[in-house]
Amino acid sequence: MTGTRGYHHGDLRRALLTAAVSVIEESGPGALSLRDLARRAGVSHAAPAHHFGDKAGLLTALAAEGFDLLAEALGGAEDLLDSGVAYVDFAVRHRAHFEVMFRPDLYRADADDVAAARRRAGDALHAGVAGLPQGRPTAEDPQGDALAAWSIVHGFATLWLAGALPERVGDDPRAAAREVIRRLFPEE
Amino acid sequence: MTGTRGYHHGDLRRALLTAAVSVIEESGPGALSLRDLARRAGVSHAAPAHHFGDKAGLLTALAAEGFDLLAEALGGAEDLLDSGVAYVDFAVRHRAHFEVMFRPDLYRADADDVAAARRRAGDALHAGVAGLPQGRPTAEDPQGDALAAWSIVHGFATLWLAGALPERVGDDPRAAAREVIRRLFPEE
DNA sequence: GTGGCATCTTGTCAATGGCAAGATAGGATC
DNA sequence: GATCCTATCTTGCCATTGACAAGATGCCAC
Repeated sequence: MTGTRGYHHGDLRRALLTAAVSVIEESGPGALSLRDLARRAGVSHAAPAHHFGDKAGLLTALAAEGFDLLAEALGGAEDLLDSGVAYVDFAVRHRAHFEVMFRPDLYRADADDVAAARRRAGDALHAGVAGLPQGRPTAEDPQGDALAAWSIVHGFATLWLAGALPERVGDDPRAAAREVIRRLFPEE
Repeated sequence: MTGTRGYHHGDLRRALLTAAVSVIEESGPGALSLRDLARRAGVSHAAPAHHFGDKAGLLTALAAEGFDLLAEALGGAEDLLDSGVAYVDFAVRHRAHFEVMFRPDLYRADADDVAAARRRAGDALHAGVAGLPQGRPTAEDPQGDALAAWSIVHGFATLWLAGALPERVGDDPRAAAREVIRRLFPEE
């Protein structure tokens, strides 16, 4: 499929992004090297520059893709609990994307495609909070609810990925996340 | 003070750590260069290696110092709300330390001094949760409460530092954090 | 004052990011 | 079918960096 034969690669852009995900998942974004990605794809060391300009360009593309994947993952959620679990699940399953997305010093966060994708993900996140029951004590401030919900799932996901959580939390991020989110919205 | 005169620097180790904090606060850990730190301190490019071995060694020292500072900051808190606000306040005021602490791919997280400091910070964090009233619905699982509290303050702090929060949240991290934490433990 | 150790320097090497200039492929146009 | 044209990829190069080795210098104990 990838058509590695011949002078042209076939789909070098995708191959580089995929290789980048592998490297970041194994060793973090700091270990990323354009030349290493080029070697993995079997092309010359300067080939990546054509598709992404520079390293920040590649990570910008990765971040945009990540926000789109996140919006998609959140879109399938039924209620707020589902939505929160989906957020954590996304972070664990797309660890490389997630790590880059929230590290704006690594890429050009003001790029158009990233901003648009980020907005889509933000909308999907707020949609979950809109489904909360109205009798709640903080119902007059749904944006505060959204911020609290985002904070708790983002914090849990980040701590999970950093390996900072104690072993007793277990090895099932979805189940553990559910328990944590329940404490924020117990009436649901 | 720093006694820059003469062959010996005076306190090169401290000077390098301080310079590292400046660089990370401005441009993130990825922009850190041992040679740049050496230039800022007015020493040769190989001087840092004597004190820290390599780049990961310097960041290991920074992480250990960070966990100690965090333990100290949490120690002064009166109740759980105070403790949470102190966590966020620490992250904002010691942004560089915080960013390194939870990025284990940057340093040697299994180093003895880091592990000890991390334990001190964890104890200080759990001490806050122990002060919760007993009649709560989740009182039978204080460790779950601690995990939820840690998640929400860590998430808020991380999102704040990443610049991911909307402008409407304001520019006072302590006040905004208080509102978020209140939603997790409303009865307090 | 002498030996010993911590501290710092100079010199070097491989790897990296980024730029410039050139080569090749695959169409589009005539 | 010949020619142009553009996207794609290559080779070559340079400054910077991290890491290592070997040597120089200052300070302190004895």
